Formats: sequence, structure tokens, C-alpha cells
Amino acid sequence: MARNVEFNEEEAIQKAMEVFWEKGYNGTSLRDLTDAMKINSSSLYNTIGDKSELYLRCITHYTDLRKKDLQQRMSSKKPAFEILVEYINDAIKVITDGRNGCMAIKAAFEVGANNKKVKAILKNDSEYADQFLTSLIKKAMDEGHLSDEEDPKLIADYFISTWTGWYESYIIHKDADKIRKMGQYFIRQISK
Amino acid sequence: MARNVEFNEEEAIQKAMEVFWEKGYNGTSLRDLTDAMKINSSSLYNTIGDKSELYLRCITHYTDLRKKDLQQRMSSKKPAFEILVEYINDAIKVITDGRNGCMAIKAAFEVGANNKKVKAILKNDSEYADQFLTSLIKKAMDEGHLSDEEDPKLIADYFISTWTGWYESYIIHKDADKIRKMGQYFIRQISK
DNA sequence: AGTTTTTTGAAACAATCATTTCAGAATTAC
DNA sequence: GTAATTCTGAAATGATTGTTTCAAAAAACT
Repeated sequence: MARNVEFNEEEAIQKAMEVFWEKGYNGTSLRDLTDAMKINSSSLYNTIGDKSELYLRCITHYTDLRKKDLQQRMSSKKPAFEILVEYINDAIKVITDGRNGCMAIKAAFEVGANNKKVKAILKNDSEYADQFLTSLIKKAMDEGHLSDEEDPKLIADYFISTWTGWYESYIIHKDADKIRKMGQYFIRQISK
Repeated sequence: MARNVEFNEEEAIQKAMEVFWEKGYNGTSLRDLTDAMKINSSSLYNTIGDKSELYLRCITHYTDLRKKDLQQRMSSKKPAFEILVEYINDAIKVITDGRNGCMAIKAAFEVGANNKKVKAILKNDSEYADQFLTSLIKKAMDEGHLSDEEDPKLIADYFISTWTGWYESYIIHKDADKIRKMGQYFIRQISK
């Protein structure tokens, strides 16, 4: 009957995500997007939709990638405490790699407050990470590697918050050592 | 010889700041600004300059306000630990008041990474807060109200980071109780 | 191969963007 | 009061914004 879409949608979303990630929603023009995606705007509007719909697809893609990472970590057979420390150290590495920071955090501050759909995606993402951490912390307590004085959920919430601040700190100070020290402090605190 | 500027520059900056605070740099148009400031764009360009210069004036104004608040707190005669706890609780109140969040944090994530001048202002602001907290924590340790096992500077850095995350958490979850619990946890941790 | 349906590319769209222009109003100094 | 100077308001600037249009090209089906 008819023709198929020529471009690879997932690749295009990936490219668009990278642009939004760097420049933010309002800082990105449609030309920026179509240039990166290597498609014409008519194709974009024909398949994905307008700028805001594309943006939603992009943060969804971003949070999906993160979800997959967490799932992989959960399937590990190592002691929970080890997985936890590894996760924290990897988080620090990502921050101090000096890339574009975390797209979800940037989105939260730029559009999250005024956009229900974006907020819902971010909330979902945050809750998934929260569950991952909570169950990990709980397991580490059961295995005797972590003090069980505090509520695992509270510590999970707390880590996620702290982690966000590390991104801001690194943007402003570019001091990787500062982040590492805070990471060590956090692990020290939850251990005792 | 000639005429004077008709509008009150400080009031105009204040109004512009509120708009930038809510909508961000890229989300704010020049019409938004001149409407709020109640001046013509020609007057704006004649006195303050273009959009980016106005923005710099606005975050400077914002950080100046914060500086004044810290100076007031420092002049208090109360025990350092008390000032510290008060500061933390006030911070939590501001967050859970549900306004526009913190302009400095929003600025850091939206433009800080790509704008040297903005970054410099934010760095200055952050260092001032850091010094305030560090000296306060140190004093509280000397006064025997705080464990002196850890480096005061580290705890100060750590609090600033955590605090940033509380803003994000509140944007996404609007859960004031969650923030309060994290605040209590923080105070508990540094006390023992 | 021919018909049908859909995608694509380039151009056009009105709206809005930040910024500038300039004549006239306003104010100061003499 | 007059002259000099600067500020203000409204309009115009060209560039860029997100989005749409439409003819031609491309594929899938019979």
C-alpha cells in the first residue's frame, strides 16, 4: 500500500535526547533537533509530533536507560553492601566525568515545576531508584553490613537528595575530590 | 543639563528577578521582563543593558539578599548549634513553602554549565554559604554540641549538597514530611 | 507494472524573539 | 525662559521561533 518511515526512530530519539540534555528544553530550537536527528521537520511532525512530545519521548528514553542499569545491578549475586558501594562510586564517577550532568535533574529544575507530564515521568523514575536503593539497604542491613538503626527508606531518600546536590556542586566548583570525600562520608555515616 | 532616569532601578531589578526566577533564562522573553519591570525596552537597553546583563544583575541581586540573611544569622549571640538548627529548619520551611525553589540552583542547572560569569557568581555565593556553615559547625564543635570526629568543612559541603537535593525532591514529590524527616536525620547524624 | 498511500524535502507560514531607531517629551542648568 | 541634553514611548528591525503546506519521490500492495 505505502511507504515506510525511512529513519530509525530510536536513533533519532537518542540524538534528540543528547541535544535536550545539553541545552535544556527552552534552550533547544527545532532546527537544533532536526539537525542532530538528521530528519526533516515534516517527518518529525508526521511521526513523533511536536517539540513537547519529542521532549517527553526523550526524558522517557533517558529514564528507561537508567531503569535498565538498575535492573542489571539488582540481578547481581554480590552482597548488597558491595552493590550499594559500587553504585555510589559509579554515580560519583559519572558526575566527575564532567559531562552534561543528569538530564532528569536538569529537567526537574527547568520544566518539572510547571509541567505535569514531565513531573510524572520524573516521579516514576525517582520512585524506581528509591525502591532499588531501599531494598538494597534493607538487604545490607539483614546481611549485617549496615547499621539497622535507621529506616532504609529514609536513607534511600537521603542518598538520592545528596546525589542531586553533588551534581550542582560539580557544575559550580568542578572539584572531583570534594565529591569523592562526600561519598566516603556518606558511606561512613550509614555504616556506623 | 539633562533629564534623570525615571524608574527605580532596584525595584525594576527585583521585578525582573522574580520573572527569571520563575521561568528561567531561556523561558523568559524580553516582553515578560519589560511588562514586569514596567519600563520600555529602550529604557532597559539605555540603562542596564541587554537580556544577559540584566540576568547577571538579577542573580547578583539574589545572592546579595542571601548574603544579608547569613550576615544577620552570624551576628546572633545564641549558641552555634542553635543557629545551625534554626538555619536548617528555616531552609526546610522555605523549600516546603512551595514557591519557586531556589533561583541559584535553577540557574546552576540551566545556564551555569555554559556561562562563566553566572558560574562565577554562583561559586562566590556557594563559598560564602560554605564559610558561614563551616565556622558555625566548628564553633558548635568547640562548644561541645556537635561531634568533632569529622571535618567541619566537609559537613558544610555535605549539607549544601543535601539541601539542593531537597529542592528537587520537593518539586517532584511535593512531600513536605519527607523533607522534614531528612532534615532531622541530618541533624541526628552530625550530632553523634 | 500500475495504483495507492505515505514519506520526504524545500519552502513558506505567522508569530515571536531580542534589539534598535528616532522623534518628541521631560528635565536640568544657565 | 531658553538651550542643551537625556530619557521615554511606539514602532520598526531582521532574525529566529515552532509549525504547516504541498508537490514530488518512494515504497508496498494487487
